[in-house]
Amino acid sequence: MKTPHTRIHDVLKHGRPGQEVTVKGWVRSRRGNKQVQFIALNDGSCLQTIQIVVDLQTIDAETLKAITTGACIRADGMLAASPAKGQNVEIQARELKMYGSADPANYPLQKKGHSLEFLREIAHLRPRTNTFGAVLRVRSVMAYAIHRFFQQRGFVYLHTPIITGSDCEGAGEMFRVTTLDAKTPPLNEHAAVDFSQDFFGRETALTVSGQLEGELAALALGQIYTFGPTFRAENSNTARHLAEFWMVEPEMAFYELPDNMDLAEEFLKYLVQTALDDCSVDLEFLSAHYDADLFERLRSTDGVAFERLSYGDAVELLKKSGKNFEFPVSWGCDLQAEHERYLVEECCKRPVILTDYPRAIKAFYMKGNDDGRTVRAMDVLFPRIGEIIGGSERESDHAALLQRMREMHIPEQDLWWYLETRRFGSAPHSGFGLGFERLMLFITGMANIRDVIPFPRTPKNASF
RNA sequence: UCCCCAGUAGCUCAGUCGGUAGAGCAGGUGGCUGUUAACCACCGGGUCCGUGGUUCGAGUCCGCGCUGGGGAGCCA
Repeated sequence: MKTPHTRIHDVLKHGRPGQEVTVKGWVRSRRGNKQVQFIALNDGSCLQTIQIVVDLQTIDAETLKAITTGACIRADGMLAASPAKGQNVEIQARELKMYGSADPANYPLQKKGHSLEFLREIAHLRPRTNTFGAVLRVRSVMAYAIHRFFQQRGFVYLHTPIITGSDCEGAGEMFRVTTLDAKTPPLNEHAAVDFSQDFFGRETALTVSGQLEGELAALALGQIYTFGPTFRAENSNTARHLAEFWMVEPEMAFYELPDNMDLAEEFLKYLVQTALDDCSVDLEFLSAHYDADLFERLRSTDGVAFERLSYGDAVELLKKSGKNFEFPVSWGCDLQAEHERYLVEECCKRPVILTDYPRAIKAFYMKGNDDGRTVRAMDVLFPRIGEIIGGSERESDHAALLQRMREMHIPEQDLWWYLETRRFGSAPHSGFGLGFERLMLFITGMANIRDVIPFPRTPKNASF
């Protein structure tokens, strides 16, 4: 394919001394003296910069003066073997062209490192840093790997709605979607907002999960997956929560809980292996700067079978641990972060899949076990980040599902369409949800979820 | 939402006992014949988050607010 320039990645990988090249990118640094200067240029195609050697007898000093950190330039020249350490090849500049200067007195990014907190405040410029270049490239590779994994296995990519009318997906607070006047909305006879006059003629919100729609498609197409934005209006202020995040939700007809677990484990291992295979340069940078144990942790998920434990067995292990937990453990309680961390990091020392949770602490759609008190749920727990996947076998029996909805006060009339799939040709089926940014935390070793998404949305912050 | 911590130069931070602020880097100028977050010298740079209070005097102590961070809850 003909391109207007050569990506620096390709120059560094395939370039040969003597070749004429044109590169375009952003200046990371310039240094040197009155005879010769060196420009480090990055174009985002890879972590590395290419060195452009500027002979002051070829390029005038005025042109060079404006080429400061952050400026965008084009460089034409001949590729040459580099006599110095640090790079194999460099470009002997014949001509430099300025696309956009960057006033060095005001450009926020310096040659030195910046704190991640500061970079969040300049999210419009942080993709130009080594860290975010690396993270965003890895993110792209991971997104593609997700599609590849499912496509290779015959899963159908399903687009579930972003705007939803069901307020009972049961996964948290929702963002309302409305075109009604915020100050004086129309009221009904009960002095409540009259949503029949709203755009959709009913109250609507941004989706918190595509699962219920995913189930509909799985019961027609067999195996499907979704991969799209998901919204939670929870006032969660942690390094693991976003108000807008991307979720992967496969849903499979004829999969029972063990099949579901097998798929989740294979899926995660595939993604980790892809990262190790295809992102090694970026991951090495991230490991060197943020997480020295990154590769050890990535490889620790690879060779070993995930530990599979029932909730009941996990509770027993926690009781016998001798640990003095802040929250004491007993059968029926929801496991706390400290409990999950103990199981994964100290007890099993590998990823753990917990199954068969008490039905009282899980969602209405999960299939009940014969014991009457647990459901066929599964949570995949990873070191350092906790729950990375949550899933279950779904209740496929109409009567059982309806009973459960009534017990949990789920308005059945709103989910008539969901119930109908159990009336007509129901089938055993299962699925799970993977938080894409949680995966990214694990893959990149970054500590804060706001640093693995380009434009984080969190309480009190929707800038950029 | 709860608990804890922080907010001082463009960035990262120091600032003792309450006495009107300092370093490194960045920036500017000059120097240097191949640098590797180049180096060396000199120079400029402050609404000490906001607000109210205590005090002769507040960056420093107290109240309230805002913002950020860590932990917890909710969850993916």
